[in-house]
Amino acid sequence: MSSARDTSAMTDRILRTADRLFYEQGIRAVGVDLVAAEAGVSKRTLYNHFPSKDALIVAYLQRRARPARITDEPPQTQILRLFERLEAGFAERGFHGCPFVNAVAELGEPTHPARAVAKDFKAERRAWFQTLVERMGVADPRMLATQLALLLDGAISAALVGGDPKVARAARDAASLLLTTAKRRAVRK
Amino acid sequence: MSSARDTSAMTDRILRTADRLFYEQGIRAVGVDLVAAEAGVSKRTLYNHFPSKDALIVAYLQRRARPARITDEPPQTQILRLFERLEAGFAERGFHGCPFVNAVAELGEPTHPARAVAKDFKAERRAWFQTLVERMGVADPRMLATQLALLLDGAISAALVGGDPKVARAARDAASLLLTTAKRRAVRK
DNA sequence: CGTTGAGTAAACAGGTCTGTGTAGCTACGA
DNA sequence: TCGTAGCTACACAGACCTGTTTACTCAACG
Repeated sequence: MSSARDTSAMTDRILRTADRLFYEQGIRAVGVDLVAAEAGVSKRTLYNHFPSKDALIVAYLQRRARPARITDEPPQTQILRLFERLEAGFAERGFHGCPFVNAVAELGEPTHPARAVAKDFKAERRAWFQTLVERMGVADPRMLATQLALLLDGAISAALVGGDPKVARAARDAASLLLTTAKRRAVRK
Repeated sequence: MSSARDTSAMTDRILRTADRLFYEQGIRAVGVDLVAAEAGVSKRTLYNHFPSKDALIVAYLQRRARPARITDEPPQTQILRLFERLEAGFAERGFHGCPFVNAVAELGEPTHPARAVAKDFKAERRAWFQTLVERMGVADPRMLATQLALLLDGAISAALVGGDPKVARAARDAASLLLTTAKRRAVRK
């Protein structure tokens, strides 16, 4: 059972609060005091669970970096479904762009450990695309995976700045075109 | 002649300094004191030229928002050249992503005037794409322009986080494919 | 039943931030 | 030549930041 004193539950509560505040208001805009107060936790407790704000930032990004799953469905289905789900996400109240891009933008120092977390996540997602398009037998899966990742990141940026969730459809259609073209070439080869 | 007392020259010096610091280190990471010191100007003078840091931020973004030009060259040439020039820009030492996306990410408040500047710039660049693809007589110029803008924004984000300027080539190739496909359909119609 | 681990509240240290106030210097125009 | 606009230097107010310290409370466990 997880009692009120459960350490991991406390950590999770702090982390979920930090996630919401960091993501919606920006990492630098949110102080440690606010995170502790919103989590209903004393500042001392927060510092007992995370040695510094930087460590909290890294944990926040790591928590966001859950890898996507690969199923037995057709690759095109899985990829296009990702794009189709974007629009609803963009329309959510708390949507504020890509947390990894935002973190890199906010943290000027190139040595900040958060940058590595962001880079790894983007690489992992690109690998997810690549694994799927490899199953399609396309000519250049690395290139196609990169291009699909570009469309995804571009849609997120455009939705953040432009505020119109419908850009997701343009991204989906472009992805569909890229996939169809690559597939046709693969079949004909 | 522009003397040392020339007001507009002073404004420009402050603004160029703010541009470099805000862009490379982040808006929130750079204080007004630093901008004044690096510009070789007293803080009092800075505040005589810009009423607040927010005003300086807005001026910084407005200065970045120079509209792209349209020439008589073939639309495809102009568009692809934009993508081809990306790689060199990504490889520059000071490259730090899209200043407009970064600003929106850093400034949590949705009412900040910088957001409007960013939104206008993105809309203007999308319009640049649209004007060009309309000349090609494609079926859906609005959609195609949005998709090209997505590829551009995606490439910038990917280059920022991933640190590899070569993503520009993937973006260029995807743009080329979108353009070619749309053109073929336009010709056949 | 007492020790202990983990929490709370609140003050504090030392730094940085935006923005203002004060006092004096300097170059230019009438 | 004198006034003044615009600059400099510097101190300051007041807020906020990260991180620590102090003193206290409370529940679990041997």
